Amino acid sequence: MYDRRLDALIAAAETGSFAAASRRLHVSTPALVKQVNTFEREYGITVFDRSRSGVTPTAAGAEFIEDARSIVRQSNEIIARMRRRAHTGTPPVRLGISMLRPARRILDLWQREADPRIRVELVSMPDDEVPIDDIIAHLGEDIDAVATAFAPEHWTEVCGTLPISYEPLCMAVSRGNPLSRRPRLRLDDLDGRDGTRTRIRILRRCGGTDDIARDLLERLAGVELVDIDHYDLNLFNECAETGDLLISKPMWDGVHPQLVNVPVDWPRPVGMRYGLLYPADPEPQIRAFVERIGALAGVASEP
Amino acid sequence: MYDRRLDALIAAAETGSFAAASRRLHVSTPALVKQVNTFEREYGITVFDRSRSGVTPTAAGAEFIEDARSIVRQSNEIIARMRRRAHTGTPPVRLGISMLRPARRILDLWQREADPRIRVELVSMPDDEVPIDDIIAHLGEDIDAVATAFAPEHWTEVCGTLPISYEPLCMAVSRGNPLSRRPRLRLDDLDGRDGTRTRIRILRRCGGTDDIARDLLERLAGVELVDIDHYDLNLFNECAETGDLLISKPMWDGVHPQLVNVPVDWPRPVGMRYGLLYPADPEPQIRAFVERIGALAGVASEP
DNA sequence: GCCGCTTACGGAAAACGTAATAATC
DNA sequence: GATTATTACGTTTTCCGTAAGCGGC
Repeated sequence: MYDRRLDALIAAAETGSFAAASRRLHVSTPALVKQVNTFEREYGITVFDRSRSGVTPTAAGAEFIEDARSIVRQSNEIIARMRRRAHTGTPPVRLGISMLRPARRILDLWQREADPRIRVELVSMPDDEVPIDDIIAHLGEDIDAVATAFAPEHWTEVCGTLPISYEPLCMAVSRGNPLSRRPRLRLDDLDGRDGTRTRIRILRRCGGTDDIARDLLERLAGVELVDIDHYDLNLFNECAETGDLLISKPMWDGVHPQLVNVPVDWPRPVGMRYGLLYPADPEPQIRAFVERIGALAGVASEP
Repeated sequence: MYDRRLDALIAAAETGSFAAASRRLHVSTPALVKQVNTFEREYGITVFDRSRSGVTPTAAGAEFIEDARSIVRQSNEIIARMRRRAHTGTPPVRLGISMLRPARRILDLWQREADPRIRVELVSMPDDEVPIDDIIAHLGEDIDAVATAFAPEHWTEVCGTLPISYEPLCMAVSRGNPLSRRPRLRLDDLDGRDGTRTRIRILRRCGGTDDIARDLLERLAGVELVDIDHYDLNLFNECAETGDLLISKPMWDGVHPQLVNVPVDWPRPVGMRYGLLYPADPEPQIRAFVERIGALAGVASEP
């Protein structure tokens, strides 16, 4: 909105030093000096008297700095007004995020080419108390969209779905476990040796995709399956501490520093879709948001 | 002072077309479009609605354009004020210029690195009526400095001199004359053949440098010297029309489109100095101007 | 067919950072 | 010795123009 060199001039006037001003603005000193010099030469004015021990504004320069401050202030106000004007009447898209469902991939896509007409607001989701199903069932009330792994056929009646990638089930392994250094895991690798059974935590049977993995793992004598009700942060903490393995997904890479996700060579594809869940009857701005994300991800959105 | 992209935004709003705006601002259409796009994305706002047949400002965009106009107006006023403040109290340096004494070399040096504290004002000098000597004798009254060829020893008592280059006498030849295509001329080349004598116009003997050239040329039987009192535009016109040669100097390159200056291999150096003449007791700003020009030309100024 | 907006790509210009110099406290 | 302004130089980034594609009048 305004010439960036004004920042350099103002900082130099306030600090009385090109070096100090350059540090404040996080640029090198010669770069800032050049900004000031080119500015002065471009407009044929002298703002600063230089000396070996700093710089001081000229009499006229001091008044100029005041004017420059005014320009900067007004410019900021103008763009703030502009933003406000554009946003009045159009409510934001409230995107739910949490440690277990950080919408990182979605936000990466969004900030690559955001549509300025749509404002995205991040709202916190609990990872523990409220089951994710409840949140999804009430999309459009407090939260408009969530990014998660899901089975599309499960939600077609409840909400809209925008799958943007495939999310194969993998295994979260503690860094102390030699398995964590394998590039991939086969089922044989999971079978316990020497009488010790490998403990694997897995969602208890409830008709979802995880049941396929459970069927495959139950055939292994050296595997002890430990049922879990739902995923939460405490589950990751426990697995990190006990060394138990955990059925995981790529979207949870890096959730716990002690656990690494290792791909598993399942005999047949075992995985879910990853993408956005949004209200079955979305508001216009939500629909626009979903469509833009779909376009950026290179997929078509489904009603 | 302000972001140059504002000009693009305003022009686009006024013309209703990126293409028309680009023509007004003398840039290519894609360049202007990119300016608008990067601006909008940088601040996350939408100023224009695009269509295949032009662009129209958004409701909020139209108000933004008004604000932008205000910023541009204020910025211009601020730098104008700054200039006025800096100049009050310091009178300008009045540099005399005319067709025969265009201070081109001086102005090139000056605009390469002008001192913003010194304001240079160009004032017109007559080439015909008033002899240059009168102007030089009155330096500091209406005109503070002139750029011309001169013999330093002639003026040491009258005014200050700043020689910045050597100006060898050369020959102005009409383009129709085969001599005009020679890279250099020897005295033999000037000697007339077949009974026709080469007419050469030269300053009448008055104790100056030109007398040396006159001495050399008078020995040539095939040369007819035609005396002139002083140099003026009409003299160049006459030589162009009659085909007479004219003792000239490099500083007059391009004064008359029909005449070209060709260097002459004089048996011994025949030339003058080129530079600035200024008052013997110059005002501070004049002294500063002369010193700056001397520094830019790489010579030391002489009192 | 012409004129508008948009995208892609190559080259020119500007900006920056590092390093080195000189002067000051 | 530490800090300052300034210069020089190589590198990176930005900017612009040309060319081409695409859609509307």
